[in-house]
Amino acid sequence: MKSELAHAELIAVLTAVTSDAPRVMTVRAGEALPSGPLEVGHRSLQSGLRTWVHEQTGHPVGYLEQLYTFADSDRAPQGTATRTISISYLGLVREQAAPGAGVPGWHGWYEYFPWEDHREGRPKALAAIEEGLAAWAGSDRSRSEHRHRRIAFTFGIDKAPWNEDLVLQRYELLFEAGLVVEAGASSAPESGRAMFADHRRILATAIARLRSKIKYRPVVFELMPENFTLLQLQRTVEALAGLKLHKPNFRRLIDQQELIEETGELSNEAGGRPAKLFRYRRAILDEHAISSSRLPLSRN
Amino acid sequence: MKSELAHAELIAVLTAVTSDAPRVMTVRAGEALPSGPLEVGHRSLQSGLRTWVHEQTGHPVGYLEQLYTFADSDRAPQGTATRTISISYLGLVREQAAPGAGVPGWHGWYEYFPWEDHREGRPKALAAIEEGLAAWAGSDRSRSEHRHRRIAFTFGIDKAPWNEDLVLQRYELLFEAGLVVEAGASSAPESGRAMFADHRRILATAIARLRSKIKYRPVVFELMPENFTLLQLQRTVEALAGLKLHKPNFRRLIDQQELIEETGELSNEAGGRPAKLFRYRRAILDEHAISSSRLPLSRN
DNA sequence: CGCAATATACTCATGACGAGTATAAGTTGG
DNA sequence: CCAACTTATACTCGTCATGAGTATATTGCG
Repeated sequence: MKSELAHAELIAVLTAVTSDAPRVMTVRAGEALPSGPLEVGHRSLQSGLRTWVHEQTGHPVGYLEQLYTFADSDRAPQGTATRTISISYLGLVREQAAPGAGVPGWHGWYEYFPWEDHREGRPKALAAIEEGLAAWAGSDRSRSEHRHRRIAFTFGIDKAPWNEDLVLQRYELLFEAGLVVEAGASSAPESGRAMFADHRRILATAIARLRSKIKYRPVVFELMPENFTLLQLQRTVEALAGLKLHKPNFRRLIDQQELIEETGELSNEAGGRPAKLFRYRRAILDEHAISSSRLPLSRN
Repeated sequence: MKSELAHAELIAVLTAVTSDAPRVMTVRAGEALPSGPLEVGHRSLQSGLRTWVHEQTGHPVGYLEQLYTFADSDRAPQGTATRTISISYLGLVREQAAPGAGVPGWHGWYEYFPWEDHREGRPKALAAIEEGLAAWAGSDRSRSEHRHRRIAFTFGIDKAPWNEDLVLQRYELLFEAGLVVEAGASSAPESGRAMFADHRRILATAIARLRSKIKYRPVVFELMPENFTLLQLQRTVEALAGLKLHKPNFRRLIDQQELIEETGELSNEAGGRPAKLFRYRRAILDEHAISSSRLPLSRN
């Protein structure tokens, strides 16, 4: 088994939610995701990354999941013949790091993806984006129709609904159309903040994964404080999904799952009727997934 | 950015379905998954793997998806200090390779996981397995209760329903309990065929991923011939899921999706009323996913 | 006191899904 | 050539999850 030798590095997308804004940990003044070499000492990738993050941020990682491994040869550093393999991870942390020596910084997701936040309705950035996409679709007559349909589906235009999960598809479409700085576009407010190399693409992967995951696994609680109100929980989910939710139905859903329990205490941080405080029932099996079958089973 | 140098290899889980049996491509007489070093020439991992598989099997890969990257230091080959990074992929091919020089062989999934096929009811292998698991759970008094609940949930015992997606969790539980050969158990018919290193674990990951994927993405069609009947399609899905489906409801589901169209021809391979032949509508966007929201949206 | 703000508890309609039944159109064997 | 069997196809029905809307508690504050 003679295989090529390659550099191996880990890239982490660490996310926290503070005051209803989802944030990601960055370095280089928000230009890059934190990354580091794969070190010899660590038994597994997971455990290595865990200790590393804990050292860097001062906070433990509640949930850690592998995202994707990139090894395209054009990702090799300039001048090197050796290939670089980048293994990216998604991690959820409960709080932001105290703004220490200024090394790591936290930035809001939607600085990088202004078109992804639909909590206050369809973002204005989308008007300019749709224009740019339409121009791109029209520029190639033979593929024009297919492109238009793809755009409509991906961005929820015409009768297509907005699908919050398609974060990566949207970014890749914008990339293909040359509408983001990483693909050669000149900087524009609606195209969001650019990042080093393909880091913004990795961030898009992470957001997509998380948005889809919160629907069938109770990972949100890794972002919540010990005790929280139902509205706080809802606001956190809304921040991640970039959507407003229906309050009564959200409560009903949470009820049914039986994932949380009352602490007995009340919170009156917000100036209204005090809300009951809840806590996550850690006793619940983490496997607790509502396997929404989607297959027409027959029970024998 | 000085990172450790590592060996990089690709491991492929190639799956085809022939005569209602899902199979995986193997080497070494069914003992290992095909793998190879990451080569310099290839631009990306995907494209490299695609050409490699095409050369090896004579069939193009219809669908290719990255599974997981392992880099645990105990995976390094004996005597080497260098770490090995294994990147595993799931690939779907339409037909089996012609049994050529005998190099690659195809083996049924359920040789390796006899407890996963529930098409003919609960497999008998599960009786012995449940016994073994119960003994393991009882052997540690302090964790006994938690283990019992985990076993019941994972294997669908007591009131818990069988969840076909938990393939990996089941294998890992059996591994933890020391009930598979890879974990030191002596060979037993109910524990399935063992594989080299952690290849059976990778296969479990692949099966789990595919079982979950067929529910929300039209990947089954990558395994079907050009034209097929609805029953053939159903049998293929059943083979993958390891479950029997309800025929009328299956047809209704397929109808609604509008993923296929009639060819106009009929098939009378089976000795009954001839069935209409269908084909997959490739025109349909691959993104065509029924985003089953699971979040209590509010439409503004 | 009355109003604003938040929390909490309902009701209602629709539609997806599990389950079962009925009818059509061929093949096979006495 | 008819009867039995096999497979295909078309319905119906009840239940429950989900989207949507409305009504009723509790608090703080001017």
